Amino acid sequence: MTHAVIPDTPAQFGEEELRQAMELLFFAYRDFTDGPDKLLADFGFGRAHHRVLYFVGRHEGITVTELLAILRITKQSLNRVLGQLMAEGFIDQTPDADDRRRRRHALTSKGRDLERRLTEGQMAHILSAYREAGPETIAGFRAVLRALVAPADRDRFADTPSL
Amino acid sequence: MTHAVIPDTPAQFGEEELRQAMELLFFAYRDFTDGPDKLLADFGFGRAHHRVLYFVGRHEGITVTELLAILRITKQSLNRVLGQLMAEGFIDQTPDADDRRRRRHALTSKGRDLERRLTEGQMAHILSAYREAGPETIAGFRAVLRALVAPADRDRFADTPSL
DNA sequence: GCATATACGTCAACAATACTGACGTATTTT
DNA sequence: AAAATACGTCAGTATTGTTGACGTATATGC
Repeated sequence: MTHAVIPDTPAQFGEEELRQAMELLFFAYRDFTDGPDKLLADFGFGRAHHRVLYFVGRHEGITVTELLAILRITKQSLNRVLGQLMAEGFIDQTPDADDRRRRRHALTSKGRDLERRLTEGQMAHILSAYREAGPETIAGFRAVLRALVAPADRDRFADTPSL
Repeated sequence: MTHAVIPDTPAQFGEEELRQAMELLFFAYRDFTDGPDKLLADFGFGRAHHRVLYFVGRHEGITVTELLAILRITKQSLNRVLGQLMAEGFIDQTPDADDRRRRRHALTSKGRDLERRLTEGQMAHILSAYREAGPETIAGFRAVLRALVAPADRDRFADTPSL
């Protein structure tokens, strides 16, 4: 007796299904990102600033090299926005104690305020989708998205053991 | 006997879970989109061209207004890329039979070729994630992403009835 | 038939975000 | 002492997006 529940659809993802998945990513991302824009505009910032603010807040003490690995942009691009955020007092920088070439970054309280205001709307958006889709869908959501992420960054997310 | 399997976590999505969901979207989208860039560069095109090519291919006969609603960009932005794609013979345009103000767009065979080459890599990426995550995760993936999409565009995707 | 609305195109100026390439400095490692 | 690493910066460019203002063709409502 094979106990498994016909798990396979034996290579059976057709083009239509794959295109729908691509479009879901496109539309979901489009609608996920268009929230904070108005608030950002008040500060003369854009999405790039939000990303930096977010990841500095998320990983206190993060270095430039680590930010570059996450954002996958050039040092010059990062430096423009990071420089502005520091110049305007949203982020500060201190040399690492052990290796003074490295600079550790953290949000100031002003930075934390802005980060929170920006992120709140997006969290509400996710929460509403979670509620609407139902709790039993979340493991699948996480599992597929995690598998879409390059291996180097997967460890950021717990492996969903099963369903 | 309550037959349900403790479905609820009664409003119990903490900030950590929501932040992970946001980051999953960020990383997954980052890695989903960075495929076709080299090929596009060979033609002097960018991602905007890919999106137009994609949706014209997907919805043969699509009008400018419909494209604008999907892409959520300005007419001027769209026209730049759409104009290039038409000028270089990837898309063609014919007036609608009933309402000659509308222009219906379709891929030429040259356009179909390029669209396919661009999309193939992305479909392979999704397929590999589907395989890795397992077939039982797909309904959840679709349900949450669909709930993230603005109501106006949800009808593009079949409602996943349950799990 | 005439006024109005719709669909599309276009000119011009500008801003955000990314890129390449070349250098320079401070610090750590070998 | 030499080489590698971490970070910053100057200069030039491309893509993709924006606002605002007009113009034309076609369709619709009265």
